[in-house]
Amino acid sequence: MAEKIDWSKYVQEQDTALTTEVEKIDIKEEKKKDEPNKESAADEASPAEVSLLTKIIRKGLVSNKNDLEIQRQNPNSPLHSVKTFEALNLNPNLLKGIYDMGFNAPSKIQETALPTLLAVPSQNLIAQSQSGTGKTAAFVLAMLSKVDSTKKYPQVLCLSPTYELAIQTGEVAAHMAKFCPEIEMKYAVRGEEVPRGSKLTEHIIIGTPGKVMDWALKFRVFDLKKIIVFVLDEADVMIAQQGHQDQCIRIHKELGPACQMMFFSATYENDVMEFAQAIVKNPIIIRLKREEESLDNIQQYYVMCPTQDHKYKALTNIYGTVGVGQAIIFCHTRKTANWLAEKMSRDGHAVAVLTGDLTVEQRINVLDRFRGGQEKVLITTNVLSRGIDIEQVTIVVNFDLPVDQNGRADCDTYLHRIGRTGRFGKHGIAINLIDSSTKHICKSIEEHFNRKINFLNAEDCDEIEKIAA
DNA sequence: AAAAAAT
Repeated sequence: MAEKIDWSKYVQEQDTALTTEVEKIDIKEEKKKDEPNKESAADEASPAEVSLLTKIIRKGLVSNKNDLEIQRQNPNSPLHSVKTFEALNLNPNLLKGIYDMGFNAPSKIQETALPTLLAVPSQNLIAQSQSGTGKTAAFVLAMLSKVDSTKKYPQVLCLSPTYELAIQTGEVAAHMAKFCPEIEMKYAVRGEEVPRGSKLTEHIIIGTPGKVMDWALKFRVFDLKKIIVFVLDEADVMIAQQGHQDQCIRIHKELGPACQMMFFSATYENDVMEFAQAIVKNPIIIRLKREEESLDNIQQYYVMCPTQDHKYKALTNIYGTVGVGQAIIFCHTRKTANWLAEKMSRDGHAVAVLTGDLTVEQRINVLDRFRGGQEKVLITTNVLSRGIDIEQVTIVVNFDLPVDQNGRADCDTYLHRIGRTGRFGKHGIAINLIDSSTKHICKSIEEHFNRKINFLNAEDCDEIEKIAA
């Protein structure tokens, strides 16, 4: 993720890659072959043009007045905020769904983002807001409002980086649409199948990149050109992370020129934001300043653990203090996660483990059990670092600190991980287990966010309990 | 290193 993106080069590479792919697939549909490609090629600004445009915007239109930093590229576009959901003129059944979810008034990001998301004519948005501040509900509301349920084909596409997050977003959408039974949804994730040659009739597709690409570009069970709203959740990781980037950009490039883009994340590295601006036309941008990125309601600690045994001991002490809450423990590898889970289970601690080497059935099972409180502790990898919303999680433990391929601190992943607690203003605790070789990583995370990470003695259970209380 | 697509 920390890799520099040479996106100008990337955009060109994608062009040729896409062309060959389309030709291969469309071999029998000769007549259509040339048109769409010509269109998109002519439509696309050259990298130099985009770069220039981006620079102008960044120089000229940054406002520092509010704690949300908003860049306005199109002077005619609406940029006001709403204090109530009523002010949005929603379908009454949708409004009913929102209140049924327990929302009373829009959160800060919802106040600012919703007028833009619902604007007519449609307006692109790149938004940043801290974890647990209501981004999902914001774009789900927009997704549901923009659908024309009389048209029986997919019009809204939402991409998530993981299976779990796609399902969670779908569940939020299902709840919000509780009184709008005419709106239909389809998951495009592992384990879902569509008969070959058939066409999807659902209005909304929520999925992960691989399956969406399969369905849209290989089997053609729906038409990306007919998508009017494209949501990219965890957008920074989707456009910048090796493995997701390729698939997402490919899908993105097949969308029609009028498709509304909604990009959301809690983090955007500078060059990732630049890339996002290069692929989203005339966006309204909501961006946080560095000092606002981290949440003050999450207290951060580190524990010195000279050996793996010390780490384990510290963890069992923490385990004893979880109380009514729940804890998520992050490991760097699946192997460590599985090893740790097995060791804790053998020692009589009830723990759940979730990694990418489980089947999708197992994954949903484990998460459902944890959501239901069947286990107090969940051991996992970065698969659950982003987006997962479980209110009862009071403690996040980094058994291993998040690092990038070069072994340097992965500050964005750190922020996302600790953001699994402290949802919607609640208190949360993050505990980092470190040794002399990883202390500098902890230090650079501390400096990056300018937020104190305090020393904690893991033997002092009273201390931990006091914090947890 | 992990994730996402089946194979």
